[in-house]
Amino acid sequence: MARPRSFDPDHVLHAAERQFRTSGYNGTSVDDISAATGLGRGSLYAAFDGKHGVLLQAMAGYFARLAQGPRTMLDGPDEGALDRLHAYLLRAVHGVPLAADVPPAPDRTAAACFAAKMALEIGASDPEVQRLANDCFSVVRTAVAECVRAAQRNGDIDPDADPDDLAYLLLTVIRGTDVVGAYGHGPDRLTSIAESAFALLPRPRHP
Amino acid sequence: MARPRSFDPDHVLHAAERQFRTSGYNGTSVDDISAATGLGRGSLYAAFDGKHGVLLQAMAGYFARLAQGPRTMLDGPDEGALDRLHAYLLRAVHGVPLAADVPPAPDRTAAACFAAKMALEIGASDPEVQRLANDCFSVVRTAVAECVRAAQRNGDIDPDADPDDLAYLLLTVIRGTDVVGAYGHGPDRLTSIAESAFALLPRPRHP
DNA sequence: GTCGTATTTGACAACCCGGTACAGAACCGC
DNA sequence: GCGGTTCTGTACCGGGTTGTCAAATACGAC
Repeated sequence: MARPRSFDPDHVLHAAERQFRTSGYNGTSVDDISAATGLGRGSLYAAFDGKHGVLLQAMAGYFARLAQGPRTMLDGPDEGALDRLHAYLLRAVHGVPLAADVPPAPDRTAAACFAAKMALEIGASDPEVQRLANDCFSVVRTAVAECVRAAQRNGDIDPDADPDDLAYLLLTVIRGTDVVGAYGHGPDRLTSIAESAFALLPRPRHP
Repeated sequence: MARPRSFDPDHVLHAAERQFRTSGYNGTSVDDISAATGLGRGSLYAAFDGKHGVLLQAMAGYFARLAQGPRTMLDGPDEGALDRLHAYLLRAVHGVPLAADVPPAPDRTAAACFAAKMALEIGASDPEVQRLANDCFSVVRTAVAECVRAAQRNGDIDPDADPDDLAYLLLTVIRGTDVVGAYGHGPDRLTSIAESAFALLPRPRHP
């Protein structure tokens, strides 16, 4: 028996995430978050324990959304695994959508991986952020490696290649496109890079 | 006939760069720069026009050092071009040295490309920084593409491959390792990624 | 309807930041 | 030695930032 909170935590965290992505962590003030979310300072502190708490919870929500992508796009039968991998790589360069019904990249500014941006900005001095970011990386990397194994079983990728190494490489390319995008290059260039990476995947030798 | 400045501008810019790399732009205060360089606020403002001016000049100095690497490591005869490319990629994941006699990466924190870090943090709202960062990218990318062409002439890389596309891809991998490094992965992992990328370069078909 | 509880709101104090102004010091040319 | 000019260090100012608090508010249980 008490007053219920009058806001949707997910909506608040999305708005905060957008703010962090566009202005960075240190470039975002509590007032900015307050304005972006409509919540007062007091409510923000009570519900999320301040700026840092908002960041951690926003990253946790991002992790959940991020992990959804590989699950729906990469899992499946061995047949077609290579095509699924191809489709996933092409989409991954455009970022992770804020919600299921929101297009992935409203502006390129906020297209870069949220976790990657935070890890580069403050990960070195914030182990918790670094760990969360690496979790984001690991969950996708594991899924990609599994998809590579599936493609290998289907005879579409050289069975001698190490699937984990390939997954590391492919994900490194994806993260690299975040940086290249920050340089000002357009989506077509990033897509081209992803295509090049895919094209170089080791095919099985035809005897 | 006047008092000469009592500091070495290069040394000051190096110290400022290190500070920016470890704390980010918005995470670094003028007092931090003052402490790191030993200069007073007044001198800093007179010589470099404040925090933003320090950043721009530090990035310009970084650009000069960055451009030196490819020139000394990639240029040369067609014979051995592939080996030079290999050596360059392996070194590039360890970062750009602050000075010629300083080892490249004292700590992994500051190993990520300075330009990439700044572009991701403030490039979206600071066109000048974005342009400078992209210049850093372009100068290396051009050199790598030229080295790829040399390797193609020497018969070490598939002549049908587009050297510019390959250069984009390789440099994207290098930038991606900055992010992966920020996740906490060690130099051995980053080296492994670079090796994987190199191993996947398209070799000429043996008829 | 009334009461208790949790949320909300707005304001507040302490602090930090960037940029400037000013006084003192150091150096070079003469 | 001496003057002029530039550099150096420090104090200062307006503005912005963070974290907290007390009063006002809204809702549900009884």
